[in-house]
Amino acid sequence: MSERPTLDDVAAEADVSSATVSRYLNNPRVVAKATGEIIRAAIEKTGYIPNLLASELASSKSRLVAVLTPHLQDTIFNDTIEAMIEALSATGINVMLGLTGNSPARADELITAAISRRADAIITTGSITEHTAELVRRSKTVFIQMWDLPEKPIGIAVGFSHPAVGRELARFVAKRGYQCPHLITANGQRAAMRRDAFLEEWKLLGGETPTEDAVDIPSRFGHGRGVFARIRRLPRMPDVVICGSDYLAQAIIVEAHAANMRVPDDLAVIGFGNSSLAGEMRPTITTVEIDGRRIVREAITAITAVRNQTVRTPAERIIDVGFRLVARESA
Amino acid sequence: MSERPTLDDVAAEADVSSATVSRYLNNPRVVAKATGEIIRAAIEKTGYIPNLLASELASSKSRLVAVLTPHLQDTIFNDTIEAMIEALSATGINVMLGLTGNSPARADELITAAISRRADAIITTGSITEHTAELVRRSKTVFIQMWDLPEKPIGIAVGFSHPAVGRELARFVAKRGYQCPHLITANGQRAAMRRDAFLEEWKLLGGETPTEDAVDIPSRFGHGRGVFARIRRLPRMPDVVICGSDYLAQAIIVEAHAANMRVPDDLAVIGFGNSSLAGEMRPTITTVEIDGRRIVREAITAITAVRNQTVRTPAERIIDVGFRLVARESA
DNA sequence: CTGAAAGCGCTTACAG
DNA sequence: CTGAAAGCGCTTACAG
Repeated sequence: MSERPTLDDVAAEADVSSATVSRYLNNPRVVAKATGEIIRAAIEKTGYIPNLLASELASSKSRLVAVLTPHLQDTIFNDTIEAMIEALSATGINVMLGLTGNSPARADELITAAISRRADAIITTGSITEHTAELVRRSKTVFIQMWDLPEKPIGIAVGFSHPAVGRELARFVAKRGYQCPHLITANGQRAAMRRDAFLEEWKLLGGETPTEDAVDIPSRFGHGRGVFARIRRLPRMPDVVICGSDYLAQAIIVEAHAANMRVPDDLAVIGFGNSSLAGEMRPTITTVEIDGRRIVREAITAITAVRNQTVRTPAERIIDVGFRLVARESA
Repeated sequence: MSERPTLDDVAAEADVSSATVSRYLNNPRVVAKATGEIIRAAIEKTGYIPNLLASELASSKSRLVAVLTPHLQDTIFNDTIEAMIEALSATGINVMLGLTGNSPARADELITAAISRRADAIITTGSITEHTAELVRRSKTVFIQMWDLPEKPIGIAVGFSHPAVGRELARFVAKRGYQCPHLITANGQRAAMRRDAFLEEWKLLGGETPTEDAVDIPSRFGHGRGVFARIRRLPRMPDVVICGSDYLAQAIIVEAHAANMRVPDDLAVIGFGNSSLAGEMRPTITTVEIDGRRIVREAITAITAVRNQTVRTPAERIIDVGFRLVARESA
């Protein structure tokens, strides 16, 4: 028995052909029960671990899915990414995780790598260049875009309308009687879409032009101090701050408290994402909830459908999972 | 040109042998410049994307590293994981990310999968069963354990001494004059090691037996309310709370403020990990810093050494990166 | 239910 | 510097 036993070693040990061992591994029921037992023993004895590279090459089936996201932490879709990886793993799929860090070039590299590894599917939360989109189409890899509803999706888009979120926030703020909103927008086109829609709707509702600030993503706690310091320097103090993430909202609340302001009485704060801390913070944070589980479910469904040959080339389609404004104490 | 062009398609297009195309791809300098140009054009024209499965099978070299961690969020080594993935990606390595969720069985599955894919290395922050350890040894995969200093490492261990942290914390608490520490320990053996060492050292220093509480990991904000409620019900209010993470420390501070207590005057709080929020919170959080970058650096060094054939089978060794107690405002 | 054999798409000594 | 050919470790029609 060699260092790394192969299928042939097992076959020799069990005194059957390697084809039969392969069948036992992939489709046990087509192998006679007695034979199966012998093979099982041989596998145990040799300590055989299948070579997935060879298996995937021969079968042109992979059990790999690539998941791409800008960052791992401080990020709005962290929960969704984690749930996605867990759900994928539960079905025996391995996950190649790529961090694109807002760089389209990096995203392209990672997508090419995923195709090179013959990934079953590529799931991304970021954008993609036209050149890479073409590669994806040609490779016939299942392609899933999360957290967005692009006009013309490359494969399947599972997300929600960012402009709709912006408009809803504007209406909520108006309904609560706030007059001086301050917008904090993270960079990235999605945040920009929410912002633009907010401004438009706010104007329609007769509001004065809000003040604004921009922060880099990932936007957790780090930005809180600087952002709050800038707010205090504003000619007119806002009565509500609309943040690009719950983390930032939390940081603003902490800063407000440190400055002896009360939330929401002196300053209201709105987050985005409804991460677990939003419901646990003091005060609890008013925010926008996205149904991450549904996003995961839809993505998994699409992938398994293709793997089970139910569908060959998935039609391009858009799934809107919507969102929900969760009103809590902070605004 | 077929749907998925192969090396042969490129070779035909360029009118050279597939061996030459392969050489151009992997070691361009051994190919004549003019030939290289022709091949480059052929690759572009055909839209060729190499099949890494075939490449890795033939060369028995992989460009895949498996990274295993219990959870993606709310976790102490999140920063290290992200830095690790980024560093790996920068050297052209793809990352298979596995979430073990504190389940040894899951860890075993993922490690087996990594070996099946002929991963260059397996990097884990969790523990591993003896059975799997044996598989790893036989597979000769580079194995790196982070965040810990096991007595007999399977491969390379890069971490720090958890008992030493516990002792240092006890001495710090004593030196600051606190008398009633309350320990909040997350489950997991490492946290237990810190706890045990704290208790032992505290006793040596003549302190009374501290009160204690336990929480599940991942331990972010969610546990704050419950933990704080239990603290208030304690027969004697502690003067310092030693938390298993900065997140939990933050949550305790928020709860203390909500209860009109001042930190650290009425209640001091100590975190663990020195994540970015520790330095940004109000008050800033006293915590224990781990040099995640050094951990990443050591791991990458070990991996590249093996890939460059500098070392064949890496010797088992332990690298202690130490830690640093960062005294800030909260204690 | 099982085996012999071709093939998956590459790499790599071996020659030249 | 380049080509012909064997081989990496599997899978899968095709027979039987």
